[in-house]
Amino acid sequence: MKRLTKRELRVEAIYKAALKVFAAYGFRKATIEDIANELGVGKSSLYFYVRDKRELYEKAVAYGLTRWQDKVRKAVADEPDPERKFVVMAKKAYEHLVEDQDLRRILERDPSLFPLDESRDPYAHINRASMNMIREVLANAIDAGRFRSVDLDAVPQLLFAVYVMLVQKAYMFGQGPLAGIMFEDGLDIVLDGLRKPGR
Amino acid sequence: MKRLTKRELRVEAIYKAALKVFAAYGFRKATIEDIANELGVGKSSLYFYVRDKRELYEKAVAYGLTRWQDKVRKAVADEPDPERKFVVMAKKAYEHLVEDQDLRRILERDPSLFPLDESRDPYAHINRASMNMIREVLANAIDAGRFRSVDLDAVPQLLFAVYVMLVQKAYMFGQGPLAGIMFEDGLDIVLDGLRKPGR
DNA sequence: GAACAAATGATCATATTGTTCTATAATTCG
DNA sequence: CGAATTATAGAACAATATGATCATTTGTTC
Repeated sequence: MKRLTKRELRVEAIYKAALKVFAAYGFRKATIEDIANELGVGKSSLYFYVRDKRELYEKAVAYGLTRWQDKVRKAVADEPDPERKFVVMAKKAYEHLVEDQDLRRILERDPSLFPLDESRDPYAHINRASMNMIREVLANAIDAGRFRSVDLDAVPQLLFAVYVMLVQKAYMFGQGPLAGIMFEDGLDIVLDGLRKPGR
Repeated sequence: MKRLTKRELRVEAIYKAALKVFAAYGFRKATIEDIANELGVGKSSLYFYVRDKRELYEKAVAYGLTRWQDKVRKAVADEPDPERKFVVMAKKAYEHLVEDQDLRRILERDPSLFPLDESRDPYAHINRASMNMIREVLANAIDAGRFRSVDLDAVPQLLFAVYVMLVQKAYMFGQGPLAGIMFEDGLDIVLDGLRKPGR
């Protein structure tokens, strides 16, 4: 396992508290004091870690997104089969969001997290890394002759865009029991589209 | 059916919007402007209907509680059998809260809605009416020889208090599938306790 | 078209909130 | 230990948000 310094642990706790409060109230209604109270600390103390409210939000969200991404990346790395890598990637990404309700609610609330144009958003490198992961998984399965050859620039972007849209429109995470089924169905469709014919 | 004047319809719409916003944000974080926006109206317009924010809250909550109570009362009136009246009362009260998530969230948030002491709270007469309804249903079933004779002052208060506690502690409405089962079980226990032995 | 009902936008006082600053407390490290 | 650094607290302040008022306009009723 990885060793975290005291400082890193504290910063994590702060980001988690911030995510919880921002998820519950949204950026506007959430106050620095809410987050400070969540941590049992004076509000001025937070400015030791962060320049202002906006930066606290962005760093906390970046932390949440990175955790999500890391979890998926590790699961993908543990799976040897190229086609199953793709399935694992999709499933882990879904599973994590089901569990992490704070991150989920923030993604639902904040459409600017995945801007269509990449111009100067704070999460650009995280999103680019997600796209790269998708691209690598696809390339791997294509090399192995499992997926047909697709445009490795356009398709990862498309897949990512569809995924994000599902999250934001809350189709995926409605309270009904259809949520899981819809996800499985969608994954099947995408898999069929990618699979190399005649296998 | 009942005919409502334009004015009454407008007032209803305002209370519903208010309940929605207060339920989502709580009294403190909810603003008059939020509610006005929900209605697509300037915030000053609301002061035509209401003296201040607190009064808007109290009237909206009173409206929600009254609707809840009326629904239960009608269902009870439609059921002829004395013992089943009691069952219907409990079930309808439960059902309505499952459906009306705004009212439910407000009850969860605001413990002062059912003060243990009756001294000067705005909902005293509504709560008293609830207690009276319980008392009448009990008296009816006792007269018919279905329930054993119980203290008609203490028991309605107790039942009401238990019910309110369940709501506020959210035992009843947790997200798990146990919610409904727990309610049925609790109702059975109470029914057993009330039923006249030897029937 | 007079009389009333309803909504608006500007305005203002107050409360809330984000942020800064200085003083303490706690911890690290030589 | 004691100095240096890290972390927090609390007071203070400026900017903003918010609740509330009011004069005016728009819409409706009869």
